[in-house]
Amino acid sequence: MLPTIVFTDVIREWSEVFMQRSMHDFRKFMEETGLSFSQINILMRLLHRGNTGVSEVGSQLGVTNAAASQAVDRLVQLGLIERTEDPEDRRAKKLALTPKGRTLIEKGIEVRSRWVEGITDALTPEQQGMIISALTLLTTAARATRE
Amino acid sequence: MLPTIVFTDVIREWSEVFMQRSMHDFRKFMEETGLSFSQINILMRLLHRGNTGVSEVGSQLGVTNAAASQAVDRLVQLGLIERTEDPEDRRAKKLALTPKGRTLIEKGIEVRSRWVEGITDALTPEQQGMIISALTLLTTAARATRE
DNA sequence: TTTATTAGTTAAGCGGCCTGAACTATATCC
DNA sequence: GGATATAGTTCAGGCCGCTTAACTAATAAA
Repeated sequence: MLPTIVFTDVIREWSEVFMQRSMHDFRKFMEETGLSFSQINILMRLLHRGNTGVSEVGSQLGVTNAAASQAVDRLVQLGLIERTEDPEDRRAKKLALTPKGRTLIEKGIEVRSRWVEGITDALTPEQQGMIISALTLLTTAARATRE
Repeated sequence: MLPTIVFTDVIREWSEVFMQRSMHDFRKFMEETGLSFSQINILMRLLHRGNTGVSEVGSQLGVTNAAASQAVDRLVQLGLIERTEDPEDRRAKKLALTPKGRTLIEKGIEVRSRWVEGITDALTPEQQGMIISALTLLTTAARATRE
């Protein structure tokens, strides 16, 4: 049994460092792309799961349908997402990333990735291997719990 | 030598999952606290390093001094940060978290921490130990590169 | 088939955050 | 000591994203 105190502390320290960096990078990404928090949120959401509707996006973001519709519309006009009629329910729309949108949001993720790669550069192969194993575990476990 | 492809892939997958979660939690935190992106940014910054000035905060956020001053003022009025005159340069102000502010931002970090703890619950002690070692390495390495 | 519900859009208005400019006060340089 | 620079504040104005409300169109229910 691991000492719970240490476990919690390590995770908290790591969260702090990671969150600080995340916010900094996120702001930079917003500046570079000219996109709002919500717009980036929508792109991330669609990267994970496409073919969602406008209302679904809205509730995901915690805003009204109207706001979601407007945000979506802006992204469509920018050519970042595609909005097509759902053939099975012609009231509904299916949203999906365009190649351009996918490239953009993946570039944002890559900034984060390269940061991690950068800070692991100086480590030994054994340490790097351990980090890979740990991150793989975490990713798998996270995927299992998120729905 | 590790296969670079795998290394990059693992980190990218992990980044994607965690960024998605981060954004979701962040939005919730904004709603709950009623604070803006910039305001939370300032609190995080002050958690990491107190006694910074208003301009420093502004450049950290990529906004003008005027905007930084306004954001700081709101946080002061909310009782989340403290703004005192720098005795060595009476033009400057020293900013620091109040206990209330510290508690608030630490609660935000704790959400992230508990999430990680939650997803590692089902793992074996060996796996948990490996994750702890890996996160410790990452935290240390990250601290070494940021200044 | 008439009624009610659901998905999405549009328009008007509001509030928040940001900027530029003008200002105060302190510090530094010659 | 006088000119210049620096730290911060205040104000007016603009932009952007959100909300409410009214609307269209399509589906489900009666």
